[in-house]
Amino acid sequence: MPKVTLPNGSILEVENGETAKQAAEKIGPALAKAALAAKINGELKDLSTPINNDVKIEIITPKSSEADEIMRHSCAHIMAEAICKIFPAAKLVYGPTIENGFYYDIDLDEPIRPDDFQRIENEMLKIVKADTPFVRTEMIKDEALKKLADDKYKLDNVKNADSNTLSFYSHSENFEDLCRGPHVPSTGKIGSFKIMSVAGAYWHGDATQKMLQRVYGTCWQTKKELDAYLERLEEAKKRDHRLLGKQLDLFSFNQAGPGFAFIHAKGMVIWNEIIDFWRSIHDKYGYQEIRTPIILNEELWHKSGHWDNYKENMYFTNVDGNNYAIKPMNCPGGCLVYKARQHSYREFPMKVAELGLVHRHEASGVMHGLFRVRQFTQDDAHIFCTPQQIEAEIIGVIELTFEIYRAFGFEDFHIELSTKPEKHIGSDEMWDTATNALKNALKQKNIDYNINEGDGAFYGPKIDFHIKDCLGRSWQLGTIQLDFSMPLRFGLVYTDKDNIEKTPVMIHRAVLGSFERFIGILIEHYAGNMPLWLAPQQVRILTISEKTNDYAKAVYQKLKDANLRCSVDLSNEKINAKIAKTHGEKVPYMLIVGPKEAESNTVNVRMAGCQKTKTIAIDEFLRSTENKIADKETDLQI
RNA sequence: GCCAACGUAGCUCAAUGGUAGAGCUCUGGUUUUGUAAACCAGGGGUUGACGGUUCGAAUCCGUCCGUUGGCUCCA
Repeated sequence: MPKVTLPNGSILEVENGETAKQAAEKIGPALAKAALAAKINGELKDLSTPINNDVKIEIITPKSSEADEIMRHSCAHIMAEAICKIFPAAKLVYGPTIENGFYYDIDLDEPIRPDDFQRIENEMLKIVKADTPFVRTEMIKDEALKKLADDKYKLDNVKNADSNTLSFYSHSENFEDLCRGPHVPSTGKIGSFKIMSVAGAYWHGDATQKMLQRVYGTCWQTKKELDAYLERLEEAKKRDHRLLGKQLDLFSFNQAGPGFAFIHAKGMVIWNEIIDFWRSIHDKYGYQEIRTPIILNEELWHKSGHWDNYKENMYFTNVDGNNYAIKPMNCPGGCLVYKARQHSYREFPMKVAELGLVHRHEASGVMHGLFRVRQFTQDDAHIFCTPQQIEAEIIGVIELTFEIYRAFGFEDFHIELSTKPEKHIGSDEMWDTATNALKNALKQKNIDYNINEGDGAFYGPKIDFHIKDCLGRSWQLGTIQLDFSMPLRFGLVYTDKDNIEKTPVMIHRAVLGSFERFIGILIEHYAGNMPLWLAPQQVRILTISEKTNDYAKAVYQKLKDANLRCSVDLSNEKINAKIAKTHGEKVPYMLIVGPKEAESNTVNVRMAGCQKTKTIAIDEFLRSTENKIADKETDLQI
């Protein structure tokens, strides 16, 4: 009799061939009722899996961390059946689970529209109500190939499977799908679900292949969890920088220039504050700053390799009969500045920063607020150094990067290392050396990272810093790219100790990546409530009535003299209206002044996000804000 | 670039083939206000653009532009 070891270490004996479900029944009827699947020797299996040997078993219930994924996968099958029933011409391709849900790729010429979601959901409900069992059938690869001979997509899936035994799952007479499993025991075990959206998706993620229809859904154990998830999405949407940018008058877009942001006066305040901070940090780390032209002769871009590798993304123009390009990157200009005079090893490492405005012609469908634009300002820098200095310099950049991110309250980001792409310049040996240098630096700093094979820049491997937006989409901020090629192409040299001219190594790096994107991420990170040092308006003075206008003006002048960004609301409104309006503009401090305050030379301070007010002397308020701004404090409490 | 949806006043949204409307914002006035929106009046539109169907189009059809959600691509 097989011995079954349970998670608590106890041993259960079962008859040979008894299923995981039967084992669960022996443990307890409540457990058996809740059971969705079983983890047998660490592998997730169906409850119907027979037990023939001594095994370790853990019964998966809705409370288990693995439960959602199994249920969502089963839900994808149920949705697939519902879609096939409504659209008999639908051919199923691939239906995995994803974070918070699942999708199914479907080949169908007739478009599935949002209007169809309700009908699909209704069909799904019928399937769930029928509570029919998920039945697994196994066969060897050859058999499966024969069975699926006229199904191009499933055949492809079988060919890509690494196991020689394949399985099919059926949960009703008319539906069967190739699938590894496991699944919940029956369709009734599905919780609350909702079809979210439909979008095009290329087969195999390859733009040359047919575009399929990808239907996205979400599924949760209970209605309550589903509602909470939908509520979370709604809340996240309120943080969307595109919405807040409009509401707070920070920036806008116009049909006149798709992908080109118009930064408004209030947005510019944030922009300039970031630049001031950025400059001070770069000065501390020994950087110089330069500025190079936006339009440069096309010849330069042939030399740099951009013509061959980046032409599709570049804008071109013609000046006096000569061809010019709008720069998509700052490096060639930086190389020309380097070449403007001779250099010695004594200058190295030479760190040259540039807030460079670059233009990249992105595909129309990828534009996204400030996160993906066609014109942006990179906080670029190029470090020229000797091969021996590479690792230390990369470590230096990582330290600088973390110092800047922390100042903005970012702790949660992930790092990726990208290696040699198909389209590249430079020898394999160069690429190996460069990639190893990056790996060593990360190892020395004890930093976890993912590897993106073949995702590097055409001139060298790179480390990227990524962060997530309010809806969980990941965006790249900083990047460190090693480059042995560009200095060669531009004939950059330095004179070494031995009086021989040698080629320097060039490290490209950006910390914020793009000012536009970074400001967008800041808006979402703070939900529009900028910390005091970044807030476009730091203080607004609100009068109770006209009677205190003069006092309010005097307070305003005092704050202005202290370099606070402030305004005064003398409008003919009630104080409640003034507060509500100022609140909507997310101004950190409101100073309310009426006869009481005017008499005692004080202000009544109302802090954003706090109903309680505090009456203090003007000088005390100034001292407090001065400190908070200097320390980049996010807590407004005085 | 590809698939789908959407585009009405500065903003958020109504109007399903028959006179384009509301709230907020804005302007003028009344009120002189004590902690999240007082009252009255007024201004504001070639309904994204162009073409078509129709006696008549915001509404139906076509093309283009833009936006949104994805895919491919990328900071």
